[in-house]
Amino acid sequence: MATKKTGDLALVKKINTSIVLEAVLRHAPLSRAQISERTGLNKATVSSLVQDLIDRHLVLDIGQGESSGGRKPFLLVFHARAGYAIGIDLGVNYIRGILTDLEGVVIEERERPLNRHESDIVLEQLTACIQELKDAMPESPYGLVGIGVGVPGIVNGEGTILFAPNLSWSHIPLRGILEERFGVPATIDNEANAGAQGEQKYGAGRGIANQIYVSVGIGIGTGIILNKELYKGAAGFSGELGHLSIEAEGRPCRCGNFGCWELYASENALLEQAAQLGYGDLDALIGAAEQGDEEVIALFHRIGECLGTGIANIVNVFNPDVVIIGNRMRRAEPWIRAAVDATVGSRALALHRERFRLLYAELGDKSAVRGAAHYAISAFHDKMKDA
Amino acid sequence: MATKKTGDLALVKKINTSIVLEAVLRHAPLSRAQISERTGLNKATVSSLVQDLIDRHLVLDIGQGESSGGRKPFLLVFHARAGYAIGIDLGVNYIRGILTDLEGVVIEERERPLNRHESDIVLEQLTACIQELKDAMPESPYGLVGIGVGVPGIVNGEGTILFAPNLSWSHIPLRGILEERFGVPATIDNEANAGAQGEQKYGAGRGIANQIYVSVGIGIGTGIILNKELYKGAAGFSGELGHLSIEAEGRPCRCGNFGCWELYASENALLEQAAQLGYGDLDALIGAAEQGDEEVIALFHRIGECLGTGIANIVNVFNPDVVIIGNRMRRAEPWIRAAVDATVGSRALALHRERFRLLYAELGDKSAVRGAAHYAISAFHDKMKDA
DNA sequence: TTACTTTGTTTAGTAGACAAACAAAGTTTT
DNA sequence: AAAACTTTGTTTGTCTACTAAACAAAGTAA
Repeated sequence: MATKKTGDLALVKKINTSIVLEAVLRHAPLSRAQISERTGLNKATVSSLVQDLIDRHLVLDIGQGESSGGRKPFLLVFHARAGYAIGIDLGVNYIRGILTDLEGVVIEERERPLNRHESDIVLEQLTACIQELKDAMPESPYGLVGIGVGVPGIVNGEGTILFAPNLSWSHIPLRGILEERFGVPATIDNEANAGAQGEQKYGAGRGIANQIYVSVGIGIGTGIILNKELYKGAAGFSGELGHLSIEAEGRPCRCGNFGCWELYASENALLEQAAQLGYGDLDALIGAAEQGDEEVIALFHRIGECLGTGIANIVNVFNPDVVIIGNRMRRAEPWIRAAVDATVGSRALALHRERFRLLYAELGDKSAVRGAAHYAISAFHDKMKDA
Repeated sequence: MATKKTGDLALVKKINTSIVLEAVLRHAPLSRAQISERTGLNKATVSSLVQDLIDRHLVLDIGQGESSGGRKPFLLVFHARAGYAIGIDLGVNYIRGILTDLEGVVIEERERPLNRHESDIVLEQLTACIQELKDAMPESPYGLVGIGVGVPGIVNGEGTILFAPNLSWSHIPLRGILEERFGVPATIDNEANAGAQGEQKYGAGRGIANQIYVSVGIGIGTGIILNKELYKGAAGFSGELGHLSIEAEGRPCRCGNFGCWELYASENALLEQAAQLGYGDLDALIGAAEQGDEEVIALFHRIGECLGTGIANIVNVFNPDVVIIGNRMRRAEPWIRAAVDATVGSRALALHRERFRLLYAELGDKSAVRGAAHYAISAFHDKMKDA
């Protein structure tokens, strides 16, 4: 049976503790008096809850601030260094890892190339990377609080990678492996969902309720954030907007459908067409565009139109506040922007366009890895709320 | 500033009162002891809360039940007749209205044709219909608790109809008009959203978390229910899946885009093609199909394929538990079902298809009107929670 | 020096949930 | 029919977290 949570005094305390911690997280540094005023909680209540939080190392008294005509306040901040999180972006040809504090600030960073895809070899590299970051971690009350991993594939609710076509993996229970190896909670999710989280918390989507992150790389993946929360469908994996068909009678896709968006607007689609012009990778194409190569510029324009066609569909379906273009294709922003904007402008419903903005990932190639770290931080916060 | 709700004892009482009421609503008739066991709340707590609910006429003691070896229990039920709600389905050529009790059970029903679309004439008909239903209402402690209306157009958060193309209306502040006229809260929403609510609460979608209702009539409207709640986008109006493009280079749509789904799969699309066969309305087509007219059967098949193409996109985007086909096209179920199923089966991602089911509206032509009534009931419950 | 401010703690009171005891009203056993 | 047991729902006393108000501490302003 689902946990029937009945209301009692413990619940009240949890709620109010959360409110206090939230206030400190958002508006630090704050005095107890300011927290009381801001939250509406009584000063006595705030004092008591703050003491608990200090005892739990979640809040830090950083000493007295300036007086404004009376007793000096004791300033409180969130104790970001009470513990550390590790975030991993497992790419098709690289592993990127970061160590962050509990506010998501990057403390250490590692990156290593990935040449082979055998799962045991990759897992060895992965654990080595995590171990390195863990070894670099300073002393702290909570130590390592968790690990988050973004992977190029479909993950189920148990943290098992069901299918990762570009690694030729299927059914790898990564969460269990990492939790056993490191003894801390691990969260595994798709790279696009991780990127969406990263941009939502630390990047272009901060404070925005409805955000769709479009990860344009080899294929197209998407992370859907509605009402500030990641949306996952009935079975736990949604966000396959790359396989939204934009051409019912179009090219057949390996997924079984026809005319899937990613066949027209991904980096792969770009490179297929670029091959005919003699270019082999995105960097070369961007270089050529910068040199004024008209054919390449026209190619970017066409890809931009296809991207825009799919984004217009997204806008009509979700009526989001923003769509954020991330992953490798984000680097082509100067060469696709105009075409994308024009296509969205002409194809999306006028009523939906009013508030809508199209953004490009602010965290560059770190959207996913920072989002991955955030999973661990978020899980830690959830755990703290229940204890 | 947003209402900072801090936790205190009043909040605890509200939460527990809700839990008790919810238990009664879902599993009536129940004794106090059963409620205590089921919710985990103490027997004393339940007794006290139940007494409050009885005093507020929300729960009714229907006398003693059978003993199972001890004192006879007093059975409690939700007092469905403590008040009444009115639901209205404002169609393009009809007005349908129902009076329901607080469980949504239909008590009275009215329907009248609508021949003219001038807003003042329609409003007169509308208020007359409501007044008639109100006059038919029995005595009760709360009387009329609210009015819900489903309309064929786009509605903003203030209950103003921004645009109703098939009525040639724009900017009609219907909520204000009805609230002033009848002195009770009114809720106005799009017909597809109302239909989605109706099927979710009383029809094919009961108990299902992620449900997309596709209203196939003159155009295609959609109501999106995610995690049991109606999803509305950033600006408050999403669900324009009728304008999801399934053919990027397809026919131009009045919305500005090309190849919109509703151009291929709506009743209008069907009738356009049926005109060439000499049929003028859906009933005639269904009749012909029943007589075995091969051309008509083939036409239904083609429309079914187009419906399926769009539904496959919906499945790939939202990974819902169910899609429910409603409104007039539902009546063609026997003639389109096979084609829709086959198309969805071949075009939707295998992983998403596993749990997915395609259903047809269980409430027939009353999905929207019953959903509309539910808006009023739901608003009443929300109000009761805060008092 | 005096008056005023601001911060944060202490004190006393309140409300709601809970466990345990109990009363009421049954059924089952002997 | 009496005794024993069961089940329901209320009463009683305890506990905890919040609140208001008083207060102590530590500052500024005049």
